[in-house]
Amino acid sequence: MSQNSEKFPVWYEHIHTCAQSGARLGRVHTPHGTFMTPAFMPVGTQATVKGMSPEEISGMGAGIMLSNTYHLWMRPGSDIVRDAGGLHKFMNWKGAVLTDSGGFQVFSLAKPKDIVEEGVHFKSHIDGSKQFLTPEKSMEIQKDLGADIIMAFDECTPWPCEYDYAKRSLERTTRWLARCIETHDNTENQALFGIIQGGTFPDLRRQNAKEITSYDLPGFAIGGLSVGEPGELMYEMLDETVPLMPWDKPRYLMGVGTPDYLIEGAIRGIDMFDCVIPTRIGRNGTVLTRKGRLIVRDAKNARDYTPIEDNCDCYVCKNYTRAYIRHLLKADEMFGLRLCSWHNLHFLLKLMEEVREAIAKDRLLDYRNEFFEDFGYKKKV
RNA sequence: GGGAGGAUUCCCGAGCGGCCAAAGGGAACAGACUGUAAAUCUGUCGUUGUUAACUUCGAUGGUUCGAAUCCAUCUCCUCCCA
Repeated sequence: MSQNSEKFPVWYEHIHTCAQSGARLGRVHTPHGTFMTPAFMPVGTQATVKGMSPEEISGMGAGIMLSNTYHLWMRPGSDIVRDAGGLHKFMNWKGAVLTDSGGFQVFSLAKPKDIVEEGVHFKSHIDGSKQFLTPEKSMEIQKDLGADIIMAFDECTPWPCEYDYAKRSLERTTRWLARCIETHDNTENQALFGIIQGGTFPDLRRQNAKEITSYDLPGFAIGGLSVGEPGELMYEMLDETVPLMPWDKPRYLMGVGTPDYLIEGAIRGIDMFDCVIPTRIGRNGTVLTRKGRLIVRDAKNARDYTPIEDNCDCYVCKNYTRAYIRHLLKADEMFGLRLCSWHNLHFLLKLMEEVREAIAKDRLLDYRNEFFEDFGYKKKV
């Protein structure tokens, strides 16, 4: 049993290291249950994974989901969630919850001059009102929301980005982390994760990884990747960063991703991932398959009476055809959006299950090769 | 029987002498989507040899340098009065 089990409300239990790849098979314990890692976390920005019920999500095997500080702060207000008894009760989700700090959203709403040492000035996307988010405020809101894992308030450095900007940004993010730690007082129930930035610069990544992980926190995340840079560059950054992260704590790669990134991330020692891809592209009529993405909405599926995937055991593939789903999408029926989201979520959760199985059998590299070659995945996944 | 209005590219619909292959919707087709301002956004949407040419705005004929736009006749539709 890890010594972190007594120190933090969320802790990592290591089970096995893949002899072939070095990937980790583990278990993360939280006040709201345990989930196996590497894990994919569905995103439920506004206290709901768009279109899906909590039962459906957990039924697919998800043990943890994301929600968002910024969105719930703006609407309905973090006090309402707090008074409801926290996010878990509010949305009737039995598993673990992780809230993002709001930094990712706020930076997209702010102008460069509105980003100051104290925090970020920005305008609400809902009513245009002027708002100000600081590390302290983010911690207060996340305390109200009551997630098991809360994230430090950081700047997700964009790509491409000048070295100097990435450096200044990361230094500020590091100072903000100290303020988050200072403010965070619900340490018995909520685990604060620090976030490593550094753009696509190896030395900055290494430097920041050391700085951030010097704080005794229950977990760490890698942010600012998968923001448009080439995949190879992201892998390179992971190779620079992950080895510097503590072995006995969960490692979370934020905002990732697509099937190929999930597998490559796991190979490089990542335990947790999240991404809006399955639900977003699902709502927009695209599904993930073993042979790449399929735009179900396209005319070629009009008379295709086969499931999205022949060998898929998800609810959607067992019961509905491409032709039917395409019809629903073309007719703007909400069930079509649900079915696509459903299949995509199942696809990624199942993928992670297979990744974990491959780690247990010391064959994750083989699995990766099979996935890419045998199943026809090329570059675009 | 008399009077009025109208027929526009797949559909609806703007245009009322040149800047019109013809606004804007819709449909259709294709693409994008990576810590969700996303059931969103982008592109194509008469034909071809596509920085251009050709055919098109109910039909035919006419006026004009030039017509979807003006005139005449015809066909069909809608409405009002008998």
